[in-house]
Amino acid sequence: MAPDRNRRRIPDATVSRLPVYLRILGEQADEGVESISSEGLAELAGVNAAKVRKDLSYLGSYGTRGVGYEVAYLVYQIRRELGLTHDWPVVIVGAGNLGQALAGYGGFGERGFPVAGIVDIDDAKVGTVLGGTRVRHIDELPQIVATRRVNIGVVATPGAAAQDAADRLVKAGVTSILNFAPVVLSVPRAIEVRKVDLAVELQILSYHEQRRAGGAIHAVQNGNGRSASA
Amino acid sequence: MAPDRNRRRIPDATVSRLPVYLRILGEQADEGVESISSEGLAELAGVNAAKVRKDLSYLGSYGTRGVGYEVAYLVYQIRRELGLTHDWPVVIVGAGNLGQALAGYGGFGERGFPVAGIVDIDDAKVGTVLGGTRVRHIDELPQIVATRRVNIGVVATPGAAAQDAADRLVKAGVTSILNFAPVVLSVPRAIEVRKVDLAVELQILSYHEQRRAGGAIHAVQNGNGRSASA
DNA sequence: AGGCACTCGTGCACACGTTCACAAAGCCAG
DNA sequence: CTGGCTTTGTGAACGTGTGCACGAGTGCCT
Ligand SMILES: NC(=O)c1ccc[n+]([C@@H]2O[C@H](COP(=O)([O-])OP(=O)(O)OC[C@H]3O[C@@H](n4cnc5c(N)ncnc54)[C@H](O)[C@@H]3O)[C@@H](O)[C@H]2O)c1
Ligand SMILES: NC(=O)c1ccc[n+]([C@@H]2O[C@H](COP(=O)([O-])OP(=O)(O)OC[C@H]3O[C@@H](n4cnc5c(N)ncnc54)[C@H](O)[C@@H]3O)[C@@H](O)[C@H]2O)c1
Repeated sequence: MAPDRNRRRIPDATVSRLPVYLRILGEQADEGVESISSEGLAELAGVNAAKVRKDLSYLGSYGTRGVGYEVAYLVYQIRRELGLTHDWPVVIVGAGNLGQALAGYGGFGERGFPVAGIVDIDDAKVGTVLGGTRVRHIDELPQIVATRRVNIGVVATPGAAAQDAADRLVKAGVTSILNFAPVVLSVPRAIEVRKVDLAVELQILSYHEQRRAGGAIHAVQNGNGRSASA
Repeated sequence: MAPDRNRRRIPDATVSRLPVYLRILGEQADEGVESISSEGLAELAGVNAAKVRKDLSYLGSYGTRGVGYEVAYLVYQIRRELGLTHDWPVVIVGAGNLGQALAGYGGFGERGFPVAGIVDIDDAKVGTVLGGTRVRHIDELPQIVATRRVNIGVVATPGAAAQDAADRLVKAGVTSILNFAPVVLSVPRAIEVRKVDLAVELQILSYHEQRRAGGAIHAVQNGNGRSASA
């Protein structure tokens, strides 16, 4: 669209924080806040103010010195940068415990990721309705992806079936995958995969608990020194 | 226990990969594999072999040059380092869509994180049984945490209630929190918080999709050049 | 109009993480 | 016992991310 801008590459760390800023800015906008400083935003996001400024500077110079950032405009710019100016329909593979929770979760569509379809390999699941969407057979996946122009797939099958699910998604034309199965997926280089692994998160917490117990017990629970943490 | 060793601090990046190695090693052990090289493990984990060696070197020198690592022994060492030598009961706050999926998910207890209890503020939910556990009222949280010696809490309430849930968990004595609500929790410094945010993950994928579309269309789907990605 | 208070944008130094490259160490064959 | 092959463990170079510090704009008040 614009003549020249656009070949900036935004650091991964920044990309992962932009959605957080975006949500906070949206909340602020709802509360009628029109302008916010990097310090204010940093406080709400639980990060350093300099980091906020540097992150936002990758989008361009959209702040006003001495004043701060105009909330509505910043929301617009972040949304544009994240590609949230239009919806991204997603397809969910696996209609078990997790697939049902995801399908029944409204916040999905609200945030621009409507569920274009849910598929399962189990005929017993096919035909049931979850969150307003009927479960279809996995053989219909290519058709769903094609007709609904789906780019993002969600893998919510058991680990043993996750690679198969990913293969089918890729073959159907999906280019980004969100994987909930505790498995390292093997996909073509061009496909973007992100993994959400419950067990890993819990084990990281376990590590810190164990370490806490092992160290000297100067665990003086400082009950009010609060710190925001992402 | 041992006299001196133990005041090594393991880098965060390494801690977050150890659970992945652990799962893979477990699978290998089940298949009867007794020994594995850093290269083999790296392949399965989708990372660089040097990284595997450096990660494992933080645990000590448990490999044998010219041979590799003994799978069973390595499993033992990683489990010990992660504090997985005993169970860590968890308590889930919020018995909605997500809380139900978590409770109904067996892989939780299997991996050493049995569900010690689920609580909700809604009387309509209290008393129902999920995955073998009866939902109890949130006022019983302190008692559950105390009697079951729970250190880890899971927040699965709507965003608006997440801070309240976290406050109650902290007050009850929990020291680690896994937060599924799209909210930055404010907790005492001593409390470890990890966040799993669906919307953030999807928006990161969206960013890459958008970028893909914006760039020159040399998206020559190289259909076989496969790469494992965590 | 001038000065002042405020906040952005960014150069720089430092910390952390990744990858390469190679010596040291172990195994095995002859 | 020696030589050759394999694979670890780690120093060093490089890349990425973080946070400070401060110059440079901007708005407001007098
Ligand atoms: N439920 C949770 O809270 C939870 C938490 C963390 C991780 N996970 C992970 O999420 C995944 C799903 O968990 P779940 O509890 O929903 O499991 P589930 O067994 O309840 O559901 C899995 C569904 O996938 C379907 N399926 C199996 N093979 C398939 C295939 N090849 N193609 C399409 N569909 C297929 C099954 O028919 C079933 O309906 C698992 O990998 C699990 O480890 C789940
Ligand atoms: N369902 C999903 O797939 C999904 C996906 C991503 C994120 N999330 C997030 O997970 C959280 C839960 O989602 P959900 O779909 O289960 O919501 P839900 O509305 O189905 O369930 C929330 C539950 O929390 C209970 N609750 C409310 N306030 C409480 C309080 N103060 N103390 C204790 N319990 C309280 C409610 O009674 C309800 O049972 C939300 O923050 C949501 O954004 C859910």
